Amino acid sequence: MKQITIKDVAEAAGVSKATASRVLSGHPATSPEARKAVEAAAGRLGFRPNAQARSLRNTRTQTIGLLLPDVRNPFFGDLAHAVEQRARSFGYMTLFGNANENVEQQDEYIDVMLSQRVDGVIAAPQGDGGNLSQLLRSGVPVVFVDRVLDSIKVPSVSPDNSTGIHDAVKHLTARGHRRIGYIAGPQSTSTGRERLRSYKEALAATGADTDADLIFLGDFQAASGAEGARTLLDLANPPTALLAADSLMSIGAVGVCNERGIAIGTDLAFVAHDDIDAFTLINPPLTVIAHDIDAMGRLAVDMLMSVIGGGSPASHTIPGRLIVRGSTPEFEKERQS
Amino acid sequence: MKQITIKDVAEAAGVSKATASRVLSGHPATSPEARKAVEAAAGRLGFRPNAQARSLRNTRTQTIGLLLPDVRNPFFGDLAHAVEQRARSFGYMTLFGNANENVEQQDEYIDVMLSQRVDGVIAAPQGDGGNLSQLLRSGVPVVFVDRVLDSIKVPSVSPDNSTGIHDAVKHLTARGHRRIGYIAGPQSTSTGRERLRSYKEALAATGADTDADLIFLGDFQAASGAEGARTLLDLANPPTALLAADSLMSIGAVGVCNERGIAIGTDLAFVAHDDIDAFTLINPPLTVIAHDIDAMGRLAVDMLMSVIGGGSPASHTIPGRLIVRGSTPEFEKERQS
DNA sequence: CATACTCGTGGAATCGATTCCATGGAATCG
DNA sequence: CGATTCCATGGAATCGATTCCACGAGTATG
Repeated sequence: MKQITIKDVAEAAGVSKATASRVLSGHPATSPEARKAVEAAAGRLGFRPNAQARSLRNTRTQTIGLLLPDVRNPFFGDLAHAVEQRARSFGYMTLFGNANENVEQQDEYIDVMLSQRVDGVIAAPQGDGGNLSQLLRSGVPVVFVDRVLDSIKVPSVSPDNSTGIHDAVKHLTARGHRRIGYIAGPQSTSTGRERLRSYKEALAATGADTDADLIFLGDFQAASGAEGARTLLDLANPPTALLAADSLMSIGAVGVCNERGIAIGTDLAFVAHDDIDAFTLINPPLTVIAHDIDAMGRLAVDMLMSVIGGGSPASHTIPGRLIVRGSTPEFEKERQS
Repeated sequence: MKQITIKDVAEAAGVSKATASRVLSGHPATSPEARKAVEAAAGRLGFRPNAQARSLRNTRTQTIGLLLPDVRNPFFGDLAHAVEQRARSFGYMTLFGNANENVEQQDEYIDVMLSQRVDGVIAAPQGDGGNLSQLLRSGVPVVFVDRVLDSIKVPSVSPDNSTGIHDAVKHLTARGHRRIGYIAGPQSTSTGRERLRSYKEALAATGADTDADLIFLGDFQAASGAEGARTLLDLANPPTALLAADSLMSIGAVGVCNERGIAIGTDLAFVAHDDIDAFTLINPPLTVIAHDIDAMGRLAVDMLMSVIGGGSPASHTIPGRLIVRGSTPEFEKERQS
């Protein structure tokens, strides 16, 4: 099937390509008659401008790239939705790249995005080598979201990884817990590092137990959350409370508790990360450390638009908030029962 | 920052644009020296071919469009992931469009995808008017997934909406339930219609109660699942079992049960749709009607590739399977307790 | 009435990569 | 050794939309 080009429209309207183009792109120097004829012809023929040809001439593609570790992670799913909707409101399409927590796939997608000449990239970066450095050197506007690379100065939107965890530990110690197990994220990510640091600081501040045994290093995937829960619950002197550094690991850990018949909220206190729908369905619903994902996505897009416009916006932090629900009971109560 | 073009590479390598292009696209008629020089120059300069220019000349863009109702729905999130990974294995990028269960946004995305000259589209369609008909008339290869439009003959991958529901109803009646409430999907979608029909057939076949009251018409969103649960549980003669037609409505309904202190698996039997991680975390885990989402995504891509290659693959149905878990107890047991 | 201006318009150049076609040198054949 | 084939190569055309430039018609100003 032959595609309709602007030349076809011009001929049908009895004008030149130049005039047709001017009418269709809203250039002011056009006569009412020409405008009418061209618009009629374009509508009748069902003309759709070829975006390739257009963005070859202009340098703009009206497309941004979004590079995420995994869309199936509810956190990134929500983030993707927020970014996409916001970008749309600016007239930009979003090209998703799913790195699958895998540096090679990330490299591939960076490659494609650069080839597609996206106008900007929003990324939750993994590692700091490979094509990532090429992306940064290429001059394409970049904003980091969720994660940051210390070595690289790029505007970013990141969660506050301190307040929520401090509040959670304070909350747990206030309820009598002294042995708080922590399922940490990978130390190769800023989020993983900062959250672990905050956990350690909070333990020190509250005087809770600081055994190295209470820390399990996971990788932000469900399976490692499960492994972490098993390891920590199998300790000779197991924790009475668990804290997990992201939603997927929380899911894995909760699964293990169910498997073993450990009643969360009765036998064990549990604090998860991210305010995911599913966590409110669990009985009792989980106490979580939440961040406003929608705001993160919107802000990331706004900042990217600013960078594209030549600005250099300051980095932002999205506050973390502890939402107390039924999964974090008093420790005393447990003993008495 | 100036972009590197093939002309720069050619000059650096001391050959013409034509030769440089031949080397880079693997054309056989190139000398070893030219190949070496061009590859070295391209690597040194960090050359990335401009995809716009390339696909302006060829007609191929190596991009497919994926049009979904909502990425935040875990079902479509998983489907998006499956499609994207499979497309990647064929060397295609995936351009996501999130219609937000909204015909206007769908129209907008169809517009953009046609402008971007995607090589094909995989869609879970809404309505049958607007740009959807233009998309079909445009000659761009299209495959439908999850939903089908009766009026339009397009290869499709759809879930088997019969077996799972029949099995579920049989399972529930075998366990003594006679009043089975159904939270239906929108009747504007094939999936919604077929599942409701199967439910009715299954009731008739098993001799369970067929009050019209037992059916609530929802819209596949969480809020309507909640409303459905409230409506059905408030009946003078409420159902002892609930069946919901998709995962989001299931989430809404489970939320209402928790709110009201109705213990699923004890006070009420519940069957959800889709085998979502979160459903296994609920205590007891939910009995579900599951489809192999990964297979659906893969098959949709394979079929699209076939259509792009000039074939006309037959439509496929992905079997539905009842997975019995703790949420569907014996009715007798309930009474006795 | 002549000059200066505005305004709509069409022709032609442009963006970057690919590819057809012509060319010249090397290799192969009779 | 001359003729033919083969092959690497460069020049030029091409894809479709935009935009610079020049032109002619119409209007305003001195």
